[in-house]
Amino acid sequence: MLKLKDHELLQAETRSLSVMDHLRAQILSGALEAGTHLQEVRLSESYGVSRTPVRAALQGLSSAGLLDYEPNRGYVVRSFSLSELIDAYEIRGALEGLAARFAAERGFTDTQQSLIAHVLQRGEAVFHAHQSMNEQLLKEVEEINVIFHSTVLEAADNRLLGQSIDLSCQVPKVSVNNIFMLDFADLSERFSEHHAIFEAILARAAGRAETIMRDHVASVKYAAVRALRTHL
Amino acid sequence: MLKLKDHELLQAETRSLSVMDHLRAQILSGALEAGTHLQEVRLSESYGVSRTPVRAALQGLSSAGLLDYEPNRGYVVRSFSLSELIDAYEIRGALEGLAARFAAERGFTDTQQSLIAHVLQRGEAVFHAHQSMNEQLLKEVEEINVIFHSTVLEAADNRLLGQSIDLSCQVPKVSVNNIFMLDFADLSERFSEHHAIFEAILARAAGRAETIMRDHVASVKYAAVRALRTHL
DNA sequence: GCGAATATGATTGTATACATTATTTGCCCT
DNA sequence: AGGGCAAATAATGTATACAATCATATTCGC
Repeated sequence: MLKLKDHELLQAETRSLSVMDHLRAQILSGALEAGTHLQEVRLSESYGVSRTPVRAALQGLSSAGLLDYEPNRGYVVRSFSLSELIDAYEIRGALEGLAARFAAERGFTDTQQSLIAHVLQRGEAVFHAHQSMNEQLLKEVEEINVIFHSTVLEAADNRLLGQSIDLSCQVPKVSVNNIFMLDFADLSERFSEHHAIFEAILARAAGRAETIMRDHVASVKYAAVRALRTHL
Repeated sequence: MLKLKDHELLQAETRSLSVMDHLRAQILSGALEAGTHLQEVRLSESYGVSRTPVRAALQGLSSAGLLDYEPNRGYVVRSFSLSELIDAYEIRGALEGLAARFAAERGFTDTQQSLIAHVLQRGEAVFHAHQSMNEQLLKEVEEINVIFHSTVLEAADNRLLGQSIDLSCQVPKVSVNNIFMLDFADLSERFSEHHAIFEAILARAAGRAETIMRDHVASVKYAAVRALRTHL
């Protein structure tokens, strides 16, 4: 049985949000196993809050697709099959492809363009500094990766798209920052694709930007599947 | 000011779900204008329930993207610009395209195949019976349309995909059953595309199925944009 | 001994009272 | 008269008590 006592909540604007954030992290990290029945009183006791914010958190996570809900029966941590995980990458690829397309059609703002140019340059430096896999390199590249994708999404300028991508990123191991499973060669290759995407968007080549981005995510998918197949 | 008294709730499994269903319908139908601040006490009084189920409903609709939420400030009916609406079609197209791809890769079950074959045949009959736009024809085709798309989605067999498509369908006027804006020629043409999609899936031609489906939704988009441009 | 109906416990759904935060109003001061 | 502070008002956030539903165990009938 899982120990849930003495959780410390990073204080968000409300207790509901704090609990939600913590529970989400627990689920995505795998600390809460799939199939676990989350009981309101239990959680409220361990978090030291009443059932009300707990219920709110559970509802939110259920809407986000991380929990299954049945009326009068409560919430259960959802399980994701390997095929669902692979599909999630496919979906994220299609959506991020669309984001690249929109970005190309609409163009970057000056700040967005210089931000991406900056992180790509920073990436070059990092890859030259470290010639093999490395704790610090991974962390650096992870940050660069997040900034790149989120800036493209920002340039796409569409909330629904961001929301949809969020959904697919909340599938365990599909998130943008889950690149730990790539080896050095993969990482370097995936990074170089960012350059191609950036240039396609700058050239306002919408179709090309979409295709490259979609393939880019697909490449990460292949690496992830390889890693999961051997790791499990 | 909007009159909200004496709502009748179709009873769902819980009051929360009833309120959510009703509010969703009100928003999608446009009865609740964008920008409207939804106050909990007000709603609870008009629905004759306490604030608790109202809050639950508001949270759910917020997660679904229909309401904007800010802590300690409440919920506001979200507004959709024309460009967001157009993008939503694009997103739905990409996702439904993916659904067609998955369906082609995985194949129909016998019941799914015969169900679609049946509704397509039924559609043929309907189009032969009515040679022009018509109340009954519209209703019939609408039902056929919903069955077709939901069955393809079912064959795609992926919850995340369904969830994502749901998201884009909850943008006002983007839903699968919003085909009222098409004229007879459009309707007939769009319907014939269903045949092509069906055959591509049966032939297990994943790429072709995806392309046709995406174009199919794009065609609806063009018609919708035309209608909205002239209608507004 | 087996099955169905029922009683009991546990869990979720709802109502309501209270706490906290935001907004508004009006007063005071400059 | 205008700006800013402060009290009052109204909204949301939270806690808790109660009601309804579900799961389990027990008993009664056959």
